[in-house]
Amino acid sequence: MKTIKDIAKLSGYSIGTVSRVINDHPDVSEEAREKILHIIKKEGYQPNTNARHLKQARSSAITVFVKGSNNVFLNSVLERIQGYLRAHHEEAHVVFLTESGNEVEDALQIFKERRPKGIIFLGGDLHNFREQFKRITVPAVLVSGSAADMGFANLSSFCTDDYEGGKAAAEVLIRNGHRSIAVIGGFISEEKKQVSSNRLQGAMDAMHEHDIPFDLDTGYCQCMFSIRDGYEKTMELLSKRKDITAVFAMSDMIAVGALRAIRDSGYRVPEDISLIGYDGIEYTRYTVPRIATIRQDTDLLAKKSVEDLLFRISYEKEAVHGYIDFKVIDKESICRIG
Amino acid sequence: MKTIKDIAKLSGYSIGTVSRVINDHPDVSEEAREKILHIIKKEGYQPNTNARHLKQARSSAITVFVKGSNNVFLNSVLERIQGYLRAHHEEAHVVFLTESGNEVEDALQIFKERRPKGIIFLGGDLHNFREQFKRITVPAVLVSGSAADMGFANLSSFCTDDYEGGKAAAEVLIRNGHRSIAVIGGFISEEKKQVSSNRLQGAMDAMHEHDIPFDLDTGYCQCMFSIRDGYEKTMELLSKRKDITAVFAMSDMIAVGALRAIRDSGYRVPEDISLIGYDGIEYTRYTVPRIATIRQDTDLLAKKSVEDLLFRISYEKEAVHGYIDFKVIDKESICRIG
DNA sequence: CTGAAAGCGCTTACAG
DNA sequence: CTGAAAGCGCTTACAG
Repeated sequence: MKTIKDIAKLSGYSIGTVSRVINDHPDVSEEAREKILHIIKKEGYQPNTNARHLKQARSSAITVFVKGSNNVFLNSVLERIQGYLRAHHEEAHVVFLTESGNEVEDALQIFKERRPKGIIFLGGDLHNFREQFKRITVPAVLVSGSAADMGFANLSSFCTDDYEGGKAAAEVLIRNGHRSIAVIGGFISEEKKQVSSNRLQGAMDAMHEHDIPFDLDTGYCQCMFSIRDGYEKTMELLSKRKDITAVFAMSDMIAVGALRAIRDSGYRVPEDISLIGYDGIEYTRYTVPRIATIRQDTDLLAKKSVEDLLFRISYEKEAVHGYIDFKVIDKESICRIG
Repeated sequence: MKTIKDIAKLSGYSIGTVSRVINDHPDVSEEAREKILHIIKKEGYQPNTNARHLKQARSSAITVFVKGSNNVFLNSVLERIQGYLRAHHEEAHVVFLTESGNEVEDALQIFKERRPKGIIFLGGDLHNFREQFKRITVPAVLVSGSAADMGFANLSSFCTDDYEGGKAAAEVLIRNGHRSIAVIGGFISEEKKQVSSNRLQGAMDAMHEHDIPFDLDTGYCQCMFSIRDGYEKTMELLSKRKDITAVFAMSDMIAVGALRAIRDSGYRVPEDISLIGYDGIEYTRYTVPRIATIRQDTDLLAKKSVEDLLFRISYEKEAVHGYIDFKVIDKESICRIG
């Protein structure tokens, strides 16, 4: 492998000048720049990243933590984030965690070890952030979940307004005459403002406003954000509650499992039971029937997150918290009753 | 941030000894080891990875290239690879490429820049390997695709026997009386032995053995490995060929799109048209109807790949090429006719 | 078993 | 505009 020394020798300049050319410093003569650039290209020289980062005492990479490697929604945000980072010539380092892993603890480890210049969290448990995030000192962004209440100066967040999203989902069902609605979603902890808590609260408020009875114990089903668990929890639910006419699943993955479970329980979608999901992943457009959903704008989530992060890496600036609009996609999986 | 110097000072030993403790070298007294370990823990010291790698002139990371970030099959292999690497305390660096990107070119770039000690390719075009792989000098593994014929001493490969898999898929359809079969899959290039070419050849040979006519021009449909393209190409196909009674899709993603397309073309699955996919992704177990498929053993693919790679990183050894058994999953999407 | 020292490949004040 | 030199935080022969 060629090193900066070889390039210096070949070009007749010192390694200092070569370094300046590599890093686009202004104080280099046009002549030197051209000559050195030419040799770099000819020799296929690539600066050693480890050495660069060692000197700079930090890596130039941005680490992205993805909570749940099977989460299709987060994966599609990830794909776009990678695209935007690449467009800005930034290097991305992706780490996948299980849905139950502690992303902040892992981030801390990586932070100390690899010194990324910025961190993006795709999904995250606010509780973990409250406990440990303070030890992370580089700019970071939480996607899908609001960190507004935590007040970390270096943690921005972008997400859909989950309360309104949950409310909108329930309203679609209510508008179609449903009064016996079950909700399937994530873990509801004491920690308020979690994604699932917000969506549930929105749905409950919508039902309340329309005088629709809803009992948490029998009407809410806790579930992992996976197809399989969506299937199993829906099977259980339907075996107990024979009166259900509509299901709101807090993720499309859950909804896909629920769709099959409803059928395996002997019901038709939507004739017997209507179904609405959340996220707007591609699958929902190809199931039979297509699944109604609350579509999150993955592209905008990705774009805003990357832009904010890079901006804050370059300029000291306060973290911001933004809501990205969602869209109600009313599909074949919903049937008017009553 | 604490450095090795701080730990040396605090412990009363030299940085050399501290380094030996960190790297588990044998020549350290038990006393020194304990004392140093204790201080490292107490101070929360983390060695600087950049500095370590700089000295070692290579990174300790293993880079994984995933061709097609939306490819659910490759993602599930990736998930398991990450698990195995983690179990071996190896750091993984994941890079996603578009389906049409050149993974070897990107690998070359990363190889020169970050010096991974090993590379895993999830998916890959043999043509790219033939052209450029020779410049990569660390152990590597190609998953899903056989590199046996290329004879690179540092490139192992593990995959399903795609020829036999394709043949098995066609035979399921043939056994059920189908004689008018369409095949939908990837790009068929002059480069033989590609994944799609192999599956197609297997299917064609099966048909040939049973005297079933098959015309490449009208019977084979070229398609990206995505739901959307599976949908669109199947719509086109069915608008032209009214006689089709069975479809073999070379990936479950394609099959999922095809399932919806068949229905949107006015046919039922499986009463009018039978369908079989390839890969065995989770989703095929939850569609309506469930989709028959050739299930690849993602766990074993991941396990063998990681073990072989780590073995060859530690001991100079020739690359190996292995086939992993597949399993025919005969599901509701197939109907007996004739 | 331990320490002192060289050196990995870069960047960046500091001089000129 | 350019060069010589210090130093980033480690690892690893080399001596002892």
